[in-house]
This record gives sequence, C-alpha cells and structure tokens, in this order.
Amino acid sequence: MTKTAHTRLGVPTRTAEDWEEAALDVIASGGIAAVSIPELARTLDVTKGSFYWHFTGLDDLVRRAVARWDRLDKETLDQIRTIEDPVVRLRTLFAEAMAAQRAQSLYLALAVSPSPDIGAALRKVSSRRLKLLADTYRELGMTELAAQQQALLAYSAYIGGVHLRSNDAPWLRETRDVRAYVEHASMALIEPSRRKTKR
Amino acid sequence: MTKTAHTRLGVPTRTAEDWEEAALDVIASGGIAAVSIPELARTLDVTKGSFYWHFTGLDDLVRRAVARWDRLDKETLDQIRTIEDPVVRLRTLFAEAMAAQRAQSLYLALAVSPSPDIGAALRKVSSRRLKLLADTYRELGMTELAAQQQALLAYSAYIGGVHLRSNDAPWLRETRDVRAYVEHASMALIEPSRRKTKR
DNA sequence: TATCTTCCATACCGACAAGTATGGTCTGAA
DNA sequence: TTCAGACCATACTTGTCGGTATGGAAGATA
Repeated sequence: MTKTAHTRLGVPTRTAEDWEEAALDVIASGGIAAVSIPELARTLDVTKGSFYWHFTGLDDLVRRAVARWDRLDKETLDQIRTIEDPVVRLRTLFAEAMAAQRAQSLYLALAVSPSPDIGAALRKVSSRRLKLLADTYRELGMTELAAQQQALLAYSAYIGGVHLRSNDAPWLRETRDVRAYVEHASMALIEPSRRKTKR
Repeated sequence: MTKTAHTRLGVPTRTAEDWEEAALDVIASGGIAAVSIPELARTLDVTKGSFYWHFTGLDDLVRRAVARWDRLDKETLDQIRTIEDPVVRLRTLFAEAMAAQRAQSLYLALAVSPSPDIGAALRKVSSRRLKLLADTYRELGMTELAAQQQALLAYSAYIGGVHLRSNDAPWLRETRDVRAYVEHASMALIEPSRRKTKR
C-alpha cells in the first residue's frame, strides 16, 4: 500500500509531502512568515538542495502546502457529512472541530495572511464549512435565510472557541472545560433551531 | 491641551507614540513579522536614527505598541461599561466591536503570535472583555456559572464574526449583513438569557 | 558492470534587515 | 549669543534568507 518511496542509505528520501507537512507545522505554530527554507531543511535533516529539487521556490511550497490543508479539511468534512441525524452531526462537528489542534492553528495563522491566494483558499474552506452547517440547519426545519444566519453564528462560535483555546488561556484549557463549552454552545445553537424560527 | 511637541523646521518631530501607532497599523495589516524598522521609517519619513533614539530595539517597540493597544482597548471598554441597561450594553458591545476595524485585525494578528509576552497581553485583554460580558449577563439574572459560559460563547461569536469579516469574504461584507448578523446574534445570545436559565 | 536517474550537498551571490557608532542640525532656555 | 540636549542622517558591520549553479553519491535498470 505504501508507495515504496525511494531510499538512500536505508532511510527513505524526502518527499514533497514531507516538506509540505513540515511547512504546515511551522505555519500552525509560527505563522506563514516563519516559514524559511533553511529552518525546514534543518528539521528535515537535509539542505536546501533537497528543497529546490522538489519545489520551484518558496511560493510554490506555500501554495502546495495550503492546497494540502484544503484537501485534508475536505476529507474531514466529507466524513462528518455522512452522519444521518442532523443534531448528532452538529454536535460531532463542534466536538471534532475543537479537537483538531493543528487544523485550528493553521486556520488562524492563514486567516491573518495578506496574500490573495491564501485568502481565496481560506474562503473556499470557510464556504465549505458554512455550507455543511447551513444544510444541516435546513434539515432541522429552518428557512433558507435563518439557516444561513444560524450557520454564520455557529461558525463564528467555533472560530471564537478555537481562538480562546489557543494562547493556552485559562478558559478552555481542560478538556472538561471544552466539553462544557461545546455543551453550552450546542444548547444555544442547536436547541433554539427546533422552535419555530419565524422571526 | 496638546503637549506642544518639539518641532523641527516647522514640522513636529516624531514621538514614540508615532512609531507605536505606525507599528500597530503594520501589525494589523501584515502581522507582527511584517514590522520592520526600515519600512516604518519610510512611512514616517525618517531614518533608523530616529527609531533608535526612541527605542532600544525592535522588541522594545513591539512591547510598547502592544501595551498601547492594551490601553486603548481598556478605554473603549470603560466607556461601554457606563451604559446602564444591560441589554443595551450588550448590543452596543457587539455593534461597537464589529465596527472597530483596526482593533479587530490587531487582535487577530496578535493572537497567532508565539511570543509569551504577547500571549500574556492578549489574555489580559480577553479576560477584561470576558469579565464585562459575564458581569452583564449576571445582571440579567443568570447564575455565576451560566453567565461565565454565556460570556465565553458570546465572546467566541464576536471573535468569529471578526474573522468572517476579515479576508473580505462575501459573508459579512455589506454593513447591512453585519447588522443582520448582530441582530441574529443578539437574538440568540441575549434573548435566551431572559428565560430562567436553570438547566 | 556501465549508465541513467533521483536526490541531495556545497559553494556562492545579491538583497535586506537589525543594530552600532558617530556626527550633524535644529530648538529652547539661560 | 551661547550652549546643552533633543532629534535625526549617514555609514558601516553582521547575520540570514532566497535563489542559482554545479557536482557527486546512492539506487534503479539493462
């Protein structure tokens, strides 16, 4: 199954995916500006010679790393979309989202990038997530507009929760705090949707 | 009232506040990593010689710029705290928060910084905001725990809304969209608190 | 074994930012 | 008018990064 990567003195040689993964780690922890070829080379235990064989330049790496993040996010969402019960799906969505640590930091780091390409990628990911949310709320009986508004609010609550979790703030540090938060958010963001949401 | 700043050939000389303001602008638009002394010097139309007279180094500038942001944020909150009606106070808080563009970008940019000092400053600001929210919800009759949970959720919704507004995404671009969002959020985050929130 | 390809090391260049040293110029006060 | 201090320009050093050029060692292939 593993595509028998090339080896060199026993150890496998670095793939483009290796570089992309390392780049995503750096972006998640230090932002896009922290991505430097020498540093990545050090963590991968190679030199720049390897980098420029796999990529044409720094922009190329960032582009492909972000594209990889996009794919990974899509896979996760496709998984959750298979859940039948809309309420369970929403709760799973919140819980799952609050658990994926690197994906969170990645989103936050990419969100503050002034690059138009990254902005486009971010909008793509966000719109996909919002669509899943809105669809689910519509399944719960909400009107098109109400579902969209509710999706925006729920997504905002998610993003905000992610923010509060970062910076090891004292608010959502313990897992039981996170669970309580998800519980509360679900109460506020799911339960009301069962009422007649007509103004 | 204006403290008669020194002048030079007619025009006033640069103050440390000028540098801090310029730094905050850069941080808001490009992140902390984008802060460079030559670039700031260019926008202020001076050279590095000026910078190193006002500051000991780059860390000094960032530290004092963040401290300035902290003070500005505190002033805004103290203003809102004077509003009597808790509901009006909350609505004002949301609306005001969604309107202050640079303060938003600043928060997002600082939030992804790995620096422990900045992390501490961010926690200070966040805890101040959360305290105001929790106090207000408690005024609305919620229990201590419920008020705290609700404050976390409301703050998350705010942060998330800020996020959605950045990256000129198509979701909260128009002011009427923002108003509708604030309206919807207020409905979801303020109205329920008037019910008996006893589990 | 001979050769081709894959992957990487090394050396080098230009650009640019942080920081230092130093001297100059303008202003306000004595 | 003189002078001390506030404010800044200039020149320079050091370090690091992006990018290029080039050669070489290890696997694959015949």
